[in-house]
Amino acid sequence: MSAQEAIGDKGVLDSPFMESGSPLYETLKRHYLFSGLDQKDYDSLVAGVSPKELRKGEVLFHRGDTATSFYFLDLGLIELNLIAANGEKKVLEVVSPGRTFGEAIAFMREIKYPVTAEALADSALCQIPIRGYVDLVYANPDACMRLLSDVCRHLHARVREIENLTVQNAHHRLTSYLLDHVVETHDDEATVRLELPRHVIASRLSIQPETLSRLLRSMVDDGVLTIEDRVIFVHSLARLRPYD
Amino acid sequence: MSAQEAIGDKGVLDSPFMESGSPLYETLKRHYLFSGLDQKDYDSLVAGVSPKELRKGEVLFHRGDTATSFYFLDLGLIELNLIAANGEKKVLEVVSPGRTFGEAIAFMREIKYPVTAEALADSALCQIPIRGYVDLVYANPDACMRLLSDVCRHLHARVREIENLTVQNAHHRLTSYLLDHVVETHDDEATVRLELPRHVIASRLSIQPETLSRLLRSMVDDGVLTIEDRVIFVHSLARLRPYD
DNA sequence: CGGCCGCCTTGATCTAGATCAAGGACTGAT
DNA sequence: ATCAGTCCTTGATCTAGATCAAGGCGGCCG
Repeated sequence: MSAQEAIGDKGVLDSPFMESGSPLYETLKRHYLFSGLDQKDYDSLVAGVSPKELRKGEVLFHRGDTATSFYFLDLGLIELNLIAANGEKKVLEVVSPGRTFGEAIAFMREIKYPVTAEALADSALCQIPIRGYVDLVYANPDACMRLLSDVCRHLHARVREIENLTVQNAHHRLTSYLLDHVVETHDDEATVRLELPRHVIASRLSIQPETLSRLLRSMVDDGVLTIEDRVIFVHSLARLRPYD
Repeated sequence: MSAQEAIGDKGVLDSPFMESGSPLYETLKRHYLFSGLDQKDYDSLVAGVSPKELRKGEVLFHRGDTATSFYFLDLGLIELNLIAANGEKKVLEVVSPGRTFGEAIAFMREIKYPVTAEALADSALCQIPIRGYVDLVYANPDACMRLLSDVCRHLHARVREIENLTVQNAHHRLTSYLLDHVVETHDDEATVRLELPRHVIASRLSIQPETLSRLLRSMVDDGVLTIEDRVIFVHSLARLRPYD
């Protein structure tokens, strides 16, 4: 409820948004997609940026919507997912604060979002017009290069995901996920923090919540780890990956 | 055997490769990754391009190899795949003549091929140095934009693939594949041409060859299609997708 | 306080697709 | 002609993971 209040009450046009020197102005300026721009270009871009606030559960855009903006997440949590005809949902990615999303559609002929974006928590975002950004990138080789590298990184991440889905099984995907979320490690032990609800993690891994629960259970039974709510203690990193 | 001869005998340094005005010179020039370059830039790039010939089964590069070039396929067929630790192989994509591949790694910090490239048939390629191309792109906004759009298209294709793998089943993936390979259509009927060996198609669809065979069989039994070697006659497009 | 709701777990059962095993058909080499 | 090799099909069986069904356990609200 506290986050909601912090976000909800500020009307969009109450006060100058992103005035020069404000924390958000500086944060965005340092983001790698913008750090290649000079002061003048950045300021002209910022002039077109508008704030956007979402309550938990709200949808920012649907797959197939015409895209005119991409987004920078300042606060909250955004889920990017695919929803099939039959209502099945697959979480592709969960975006955390400080990251942008949707920038990749800017350069496709088909200017439609390929995914749906939904708030997992109350969130605050900056809406950045694609048009303005594209124009700047066109005139700015540095920014162009950064963007290329950004998109290529995304591409590579997707290739890895496909690999995970096809040549690895659910157990393997889960251990990879755990290893990606280690917050602390001592020798062969580690602490993992699950920052998402179980059912979101399950979808991210393309398994059912029941299966996730069972897999974790079996690992506990094997003595490989201990679970305390959202914190997992791995007792043996070596034994975590028995099927390599 | 005939293709092999056509390719095999020409030594790499026998004659000037890609001289101005040759068919290959013109073909490459018209490729969208290069059509944005002016004559001078294109010529300087071509100077660094070298020919490469592969026999069926030969590997052009392995996943993880350091990348210094990308490729244009002039003749033949190249498979891009992932191979897991246990030897499992997943075909990500099959490249046909007139297309480039490997251009996307150019802009990643990690300059390593994320896939393995293997010749499915005797093939002739142009090897294009990344370095030179990147420099040109850096100086050429048009080329940069095209490249961005190219990479974004790849990215989008991968997202669709992930969707296929997670929210669709094998039957659905097969029908999508068939629909993607229709060569002719009359009303509710269509002709599909499978230009790849069954086991490659199976891997592309992330199923086993046995399953592919059985799925096709059951469709024939249902009277939805007739198979004659590599040509499939679909008798009812409407009935092809019963599970939508 | 009791009741409802969202989230997770656990058990029982089902099933799509994999795996194992055995040919058949074609191709090319000896 | 014969043998070997590759590719495909078919049948029998197995299994990872899904689905169905039934609680458990806070948290929140009247």
